[in-house]
Amino acid sequence: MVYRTTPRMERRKAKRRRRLLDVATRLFADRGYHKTTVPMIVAESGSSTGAFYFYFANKEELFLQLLLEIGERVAGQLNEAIAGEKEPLAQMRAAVERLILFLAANPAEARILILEATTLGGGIASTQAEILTSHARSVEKALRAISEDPLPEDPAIAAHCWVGAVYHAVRYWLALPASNRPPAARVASEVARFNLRGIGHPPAREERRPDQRSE
Amino acid sequence: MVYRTTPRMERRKAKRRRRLLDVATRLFADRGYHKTTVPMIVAESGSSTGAFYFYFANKEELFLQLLLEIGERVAGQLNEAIAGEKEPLAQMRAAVERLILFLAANPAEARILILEATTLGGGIASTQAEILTSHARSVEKALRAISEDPLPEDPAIAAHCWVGAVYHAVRYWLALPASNRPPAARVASEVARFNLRGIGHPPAREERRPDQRSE
Amino acid sequence: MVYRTTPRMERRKAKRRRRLLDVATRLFADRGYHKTTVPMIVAESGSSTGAFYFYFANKEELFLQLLLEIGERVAGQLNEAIAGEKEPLAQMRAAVERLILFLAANPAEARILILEATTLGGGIASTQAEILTSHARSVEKALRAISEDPLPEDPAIAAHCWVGAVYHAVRYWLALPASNRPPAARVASEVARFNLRGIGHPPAREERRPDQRSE
Amino acid sequence: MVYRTTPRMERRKAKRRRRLLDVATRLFADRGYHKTTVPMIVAESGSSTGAFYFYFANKEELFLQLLLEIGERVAGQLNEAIAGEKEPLAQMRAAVERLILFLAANPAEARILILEATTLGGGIASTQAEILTSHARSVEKALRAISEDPLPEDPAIAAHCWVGAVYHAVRYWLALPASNRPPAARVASEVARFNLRGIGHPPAREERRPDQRSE
DNA sequence: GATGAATGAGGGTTCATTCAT
DNA sequence: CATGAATGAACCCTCATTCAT
Repeated sequence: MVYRTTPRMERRKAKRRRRLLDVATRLFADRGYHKTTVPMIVAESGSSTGAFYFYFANKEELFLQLLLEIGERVAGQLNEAIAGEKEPLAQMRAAVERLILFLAANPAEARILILEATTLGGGIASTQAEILTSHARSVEKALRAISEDPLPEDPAIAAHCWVGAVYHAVRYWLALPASNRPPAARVASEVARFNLRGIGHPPAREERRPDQRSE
Repeated sequence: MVYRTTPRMERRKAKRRRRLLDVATRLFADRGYHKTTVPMIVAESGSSTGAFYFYFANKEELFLQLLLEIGERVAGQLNEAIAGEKEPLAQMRAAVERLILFLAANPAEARILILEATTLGGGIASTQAEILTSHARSVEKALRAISEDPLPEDPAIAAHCWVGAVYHAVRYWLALPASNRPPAARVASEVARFNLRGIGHPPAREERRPDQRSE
Repeated sequence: MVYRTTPRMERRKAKRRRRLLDVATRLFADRGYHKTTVPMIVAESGSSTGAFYFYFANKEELFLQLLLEIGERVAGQLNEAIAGEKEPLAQMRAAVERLILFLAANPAEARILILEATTLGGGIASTQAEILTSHARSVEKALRAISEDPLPEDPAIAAHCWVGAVYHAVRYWLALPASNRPPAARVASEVARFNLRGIGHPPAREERRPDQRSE
Repeated sequence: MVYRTTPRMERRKAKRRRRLLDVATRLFADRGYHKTTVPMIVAESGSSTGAFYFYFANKEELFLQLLLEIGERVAGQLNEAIAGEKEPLAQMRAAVERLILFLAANPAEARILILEATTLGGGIASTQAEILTSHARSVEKALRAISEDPLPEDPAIAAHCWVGAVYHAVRYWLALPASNRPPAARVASEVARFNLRGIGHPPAREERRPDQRSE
């Protein structure tokens, strides 16, 4: 008798599937969703058309898997960052910085999340929206928690500004030729500064005093 | 016989071209670039394939025209808004608000500029980038002009945050069901507040009164 | 100015369409629906994939067109045959004979109607059923009109026997090697004899008298 | 150790094979040959692709097995029916009725024999033809035996009419919604009546009484 | 014997683009 | 200038079949 599925087989399957996902990530990021063909992914993976459709229902579904995976990794980063701080403000700053560092370290994933997912059907764009919106919701929640100022009439808007600032800054950074990009850490702290100020919390001590503000 | 080209013919040509552009705008915004086919545009325009390729080199080129046009209209709005104010800060605020009001009033154009252009090749994405970057450059310039704070090490980053906040807020607003969208004006002022604060210029307690603004 | 559609163009279109239909008829009859590919039809027609899908929504639709056309031609034959006779019995006989002669003269069409259409989806099998059933209904009507015997409890059954006899005889005839097929006319009269007797009307004079029947 | 093949193994093999055949029968009848995939059969049988190809050379071969089996069962029914009667005419009537009752009681098998087999290659259509032809030959033989009338010039034709009537009637019956089908027995006797008349043997006025039948 | 992952030829179909009319 | 019929490369996907485990 032979095992229904041996652990070894299981491992090989996982590996193949992963290879397809990884190759697809690179191709999607480099050439875009539409210019990446299934034959391409298959060829670069050293796999076959049949294998592709054994692992994924179709090209769109593969992309969706990718996106969900990225969403989870991002969420994981954010949770970790937040768990590392006690104060809400420090948490928000940490989250921004961690997110930017993560995206900068994983540019292909960043491109897929920020750019490619934007215009695709089949629940992809809405999954992207879900991910971004969930960030915005966290920001909004924090915003409500810490605000000393009178709250904006519509904190959701500020929250989306926050998210937009983060992702657009990353987009800008990714668009720069790799040779003269500023260090990701600087982008991270700059964006954090912009956003914290944006919600009324100038991050550094000396900036906190209103009388030192521009006048 | 007739002149090589009569003024009347000129006018009709222009009209046809315009109709194609307008129909395409709507279709691209509604269905996305890839799901909009040339036959569709042609059919809805009451035109013909031949006409299409007489006026535009190809589908991509049509989209590019659209995008450039939108870019110009947006720039026009910004210039007008800026021209209406004297003080740099007031100009920045005015620009943000005008831009948001314009995009909210022209959602199809907004979708094309913000979403559809993002993932297209053939110089489209780079044209989009150029439009957004030119906004960012204006912001950066203004930023350098007004800042009394120690400038951020990299003002370009703050500038891109600014732009990202604007466009992402609009994107959020567009994604809401039209029935329960907040008034565009509120979005405009909220984003302006966020951004001005982001660059270190929080409006004074009573935000509305110009005399209390940082100056 | 040029005509929207010139008569000449119209004729060329009709011709092309016809050529595709004709080639498809032959291929479907020879190789069956599933083993006939669109590229095959296109190649033999000296046409192109694009042209194929310009004229027909898809392969199935082409087949359906074919089937409907055959159905109409058959109906035309039947109507002609019936119109040529006054007495119901003579009409029935004429219809059977004409139908058989027609099918024998158009074996490809016969194969498509009798065989290929049987197992196809997309409304094809039901169209076939429609055609055969309409024959059966005519037979049933005639049956009710002429019957002197006590009518069968369920004349629809006899009617379908009639139709089955006709088509199965043709199928048998088509399956014979062309070299030793009996003349179609003989098949026609033999089937007519079988069917008329089947409904209680021995066709020949000497057979009509019951006392002369087999005993 | 174990015997090369124990009786128990034999039995399990037979059972598996049977299960594949049975599931395939149902699927072929319900969805048609082409829309039934090997994975489907395998999944519904709780078996595996490998097992499938252990028991059958390929999909076509499985179908052929099915068809041969059905052919044998039908032949068995016919033989039984004939054995139960002495007089040729009674035998012919009994055969028709038994056949119809059998097909009505086994609609999946009927569909496979009558419909699905019609358009398949690989010797399937010809096997179907053989089955039907063998019925026709029996009919023809009986026809020659009993006929007192001048024989038709081509008794094979009448024989095929006979067969066509039977199968087409069943096909008609199968196509009716199960809710308002006439009883199979009525179809059987109606078809028998039609066919016996068709070959010149009308049952006497009171059809049911055997002593009044032509003899 | 049994499994199911892997193969890949080949299918139908789409659509941007061309060009004879 | 205008038309729309015609092109064909290229796509995504299916599924019968094989074979390493």
